Amino acid sequence: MKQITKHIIKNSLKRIFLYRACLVRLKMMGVEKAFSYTLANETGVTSDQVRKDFSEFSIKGNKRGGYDINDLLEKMENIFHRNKYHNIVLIGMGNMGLALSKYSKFVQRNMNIVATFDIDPFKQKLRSDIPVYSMGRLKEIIDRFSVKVAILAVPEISAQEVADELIRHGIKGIVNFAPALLKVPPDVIINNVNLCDELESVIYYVHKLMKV
Amino acid sequence: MKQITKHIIKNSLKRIFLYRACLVRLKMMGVEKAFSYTLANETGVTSDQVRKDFSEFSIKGNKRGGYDINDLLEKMENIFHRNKYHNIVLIGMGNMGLALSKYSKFVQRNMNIVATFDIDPFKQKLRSDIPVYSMGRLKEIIDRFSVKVAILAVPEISAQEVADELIRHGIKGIVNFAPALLKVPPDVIINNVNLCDELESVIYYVHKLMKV
DNA sequence: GAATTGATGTGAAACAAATCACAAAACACA
DNA sequence: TGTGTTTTGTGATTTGTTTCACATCAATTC
Ligand SMILES: NC(=O)c1ccc[n+]([C@@H]2O[C@H](COP(=O)([O-])OP(=O)(O)OC[C@H]3O[C@@H](n4cnc5c(N)ncnc54)[C@H](O)[C@@H]3O)[C@@H](O)[C@H]2O)c1
Ligand SMILES: NC(=O)c1ccc[n+]([C@@H]2O[C@H](COP(=O)([O-])OP(=O)(O)OC[C@H]3O[C@@H](n4cnc5c(N)ncnc54)[C@H](O)[C@@H]3O)[C@@H](O)[C@H]2O)c1
Repeated sequence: MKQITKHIIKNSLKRIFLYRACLVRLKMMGVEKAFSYTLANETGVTSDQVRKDFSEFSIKGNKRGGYDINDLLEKMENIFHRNKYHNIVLIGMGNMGLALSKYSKFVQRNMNIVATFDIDPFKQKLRSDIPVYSMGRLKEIIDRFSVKVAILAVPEISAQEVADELIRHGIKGIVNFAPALLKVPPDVIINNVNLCDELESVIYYVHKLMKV
Repeated sequence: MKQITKHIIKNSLKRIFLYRACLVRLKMMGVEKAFSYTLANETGVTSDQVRKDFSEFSIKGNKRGGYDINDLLEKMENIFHRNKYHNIVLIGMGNMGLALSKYSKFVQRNMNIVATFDIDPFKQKLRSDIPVYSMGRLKEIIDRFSVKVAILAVPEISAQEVADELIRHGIKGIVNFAPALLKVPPDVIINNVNLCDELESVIYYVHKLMKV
């Protein structure tokens, strides 16, 4: 009863994130109002697209007056549940896990890595600011902090097995760094981040462009 | 004369990477032939989609006989220029840069990080297996190794400035980890990897799914 | 306060991607 | 050699996304 994970993140959602980053920047610069074409210019899409995207998420502005930046950001925060804290666990404190555990932007955006786990918890304990637990304490921590989302940074070979365990303990969303296609039940969201593929596609397009 | 970077990586290309990963696995297991529906089952797409994707990249199989895995992989390697080595530079040896510099899969796929650069090259020199240079030597190395693609892992604030420098020295493709929208000429490929957005979209979909 | 201007919001149109349907090829076997 | 079966490859169709076009509203001007 397991389905294969695909890339499910919609382009319109990605663009909404772009708009938001842009709005945050404008706000810091003291700007208070934005028009669809302001965002369009800053993000490289068309103003129609901006308005259509807002329409999809039922975001409304003021006819003629454009969008009030504070208002818009607040609406987005509600849509993305950013008004609450989100507790995350990170599994696999190798090179990638360590880097992610130190990334300050997650906290700035209300996403808290409450604990990290490794089959060998002693390896990174000294270098990390976040507690590193053995896998045995996974359930306890997930329950205590009501964790629903996990970052998976274990070797490819262990990825499926660890994902199964996470899901058994109630995890509903996984950002997976292992180049493995996880099989998961349909009510679990997987977002695969495959950095080799990202690099390769750039190489592919660079070659294509240079030939033409 | 600068355009904003968008996400340009096509879905069909992403799927091709999926198929390839799958073929590599099958090959390791000793399988020699694959059918469109084999790949479909393994990757969670339809067999029509597989054949359509192959058609887009002019990959042909054998009527009734399916695809010879070795043959298919060789064709893909040609399409993605994987028969040659690709020299890469990595800029910014902080937490993320260090993790990436140690990632063995890049080398396995013929993508070689020939050198890394940092404004403060002494910081990581001891921990890294790859030489860490100061930014002053960027041009020299790019020229010597004919580097066309770079990984950018510097702070958001420096990302545009460093990208400009890279492009000035002949870089044509960048995988950008900074949450910054780079403005680059139209003949430069940018692939933005924004891990905050990846996490947030999972959180978004998890909430959506739990409410329904 | 009517006319004008400038922006939003959204159906309709154009375009792109995925699915369907089936002809064509390859093989098996009588 | 001929008939049946299997799987590819690709036009035709459907579905999804982006762009267009304009009615709508709010502010400004005369
Ligand atoms: N390092 C990178 O830059 C990078 C880039 C892209 C993808 N990745 C992927 O991310 C994953 C981790 O990469 P890495 O470089 O950090 O590898 P790593 O070997 O440095 O770290 C893996 C960690 O996972 C732990 N681990 C192994 N099996 C486990 C299990 N069953 N349960 C819990 N923990 C377990 C190990 O003890 C180790 O600390 C890999 O799948 C890799 O392909 C890494
Ligand atoms: N750490 C993560 O897990 C993570 C995750 C996602 C995105 N990122 C992004 O990747 C980038 C790097 O993150 P990090 O955590 O490694 O940061 P970091 O501060 O650890 O490392 C940044 C490195 O860049 C170097 N640097 C600064 N300015 C430079 C310049 N002008 N030229 C060359 N080098 C310069 C610094 O000396 C430092 O070594 C950031 O943009 C960050 O937002 C990091």
